[in-house]
Amino acid sequence: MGRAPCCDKAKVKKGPWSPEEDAKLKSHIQTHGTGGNWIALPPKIGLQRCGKSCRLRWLNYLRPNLKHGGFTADEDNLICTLYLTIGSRWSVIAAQLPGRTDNDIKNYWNTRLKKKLFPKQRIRSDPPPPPPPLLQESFLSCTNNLEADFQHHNLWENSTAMIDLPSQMGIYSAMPQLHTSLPMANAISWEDMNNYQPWIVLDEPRLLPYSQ
DNA sequence: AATATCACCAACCGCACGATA
DNA sequence: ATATCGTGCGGTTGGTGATAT
Repeated sequence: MGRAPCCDKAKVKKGPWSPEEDAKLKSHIQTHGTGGNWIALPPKIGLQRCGKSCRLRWLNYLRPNLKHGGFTADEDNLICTLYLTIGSRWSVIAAQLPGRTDNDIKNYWNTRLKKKLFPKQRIRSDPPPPPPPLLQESFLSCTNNLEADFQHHNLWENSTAMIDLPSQMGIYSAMPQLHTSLPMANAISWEDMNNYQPWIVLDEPRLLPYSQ
């Protein structure tokens, strides 16, 4: 048996919120709170919206002290670092960035940071040198995330994908206080990373395929 | 100028989980 | 023990404006 829908989809409004709807929701929550029940909230205040939609609108746009856009370099670095450490746990990442929402961060990652972190694929004609042992060991913790992103971009299919590891590691060197909190922090120097050629080490460890 | 493509982002969807009846 | 409910989360979609052809 499937799960019952949270509301009658035929009777709720979808799409962008109007200023009037925003005002109703904001005013009610600021004076009465959510009442601990989002589903019951919309009919109570005369909104033809799903409770989940109200919750999202409040959390992402109406609640106080939210920041939109204008991500700083420090925020960029923190998001990238946390993503490489814990993966796409946006709510956890958002908790480290006051005033930012998980949705904002997720969008920002998907539209900008991912491209920055995973630059366009490259084709190499010569075999890369073997990676330093410490590097193999140190990057095991983040390789699952990287692998997932490669798969997401279908980079496995053409076997030409290599990742520009030094440019990724630059995000750490720009933020030493985060660097020290990472598991690999004591195992490898930033000079090593910056001198290192494009490689990515997988769980075995093994190397991504590259074109000959 | 018209059309196609890209980039951005607000919002929706479905699933998992914990609480509760 | 189990069904149901509300909530939170991450993935995805679709609308819109900007840019390229």
